[in-house]
Amino acid sequence: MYGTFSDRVYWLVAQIPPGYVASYGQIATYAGSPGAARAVGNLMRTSHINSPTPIPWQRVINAQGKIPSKGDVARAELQRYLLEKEGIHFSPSGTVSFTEFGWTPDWIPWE
DNA sequence: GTGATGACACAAT
DNA sequence: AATTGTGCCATCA
Repeated sequence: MYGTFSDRVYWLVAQIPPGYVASYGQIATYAGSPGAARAVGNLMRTSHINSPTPIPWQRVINAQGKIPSKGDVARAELQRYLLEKEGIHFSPSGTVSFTEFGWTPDWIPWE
């Protein structure tokens, strides 16, 4: 069920409730591969294509609490819109407070 | 199997 | 505070 890294990542992201966010590093760590933040990024980028089920990819942002906009401004704007719609507040500089909106899983199936 | 790539993280400058 | 360099891990050609 959770055989691969991507399976675990998808599952974890799917657990994030509306109004909360998590960082790539966090997800990677919970998925069992600390430091695999980049891999998580790749998965989020292609999630809407590869994920068997829809996942709230917009709730995963970088460790700075910001939304990276590497050559894809449209996605970044959409993401911010979706998050604000869920009640997440962005500071004037465009960052999200993990202290307020940070999420941590209660338990993990494979642990 | 090898090398390149990427929504990143972290320490050093 | 802003940049730059280095490390890390999972894909994919």
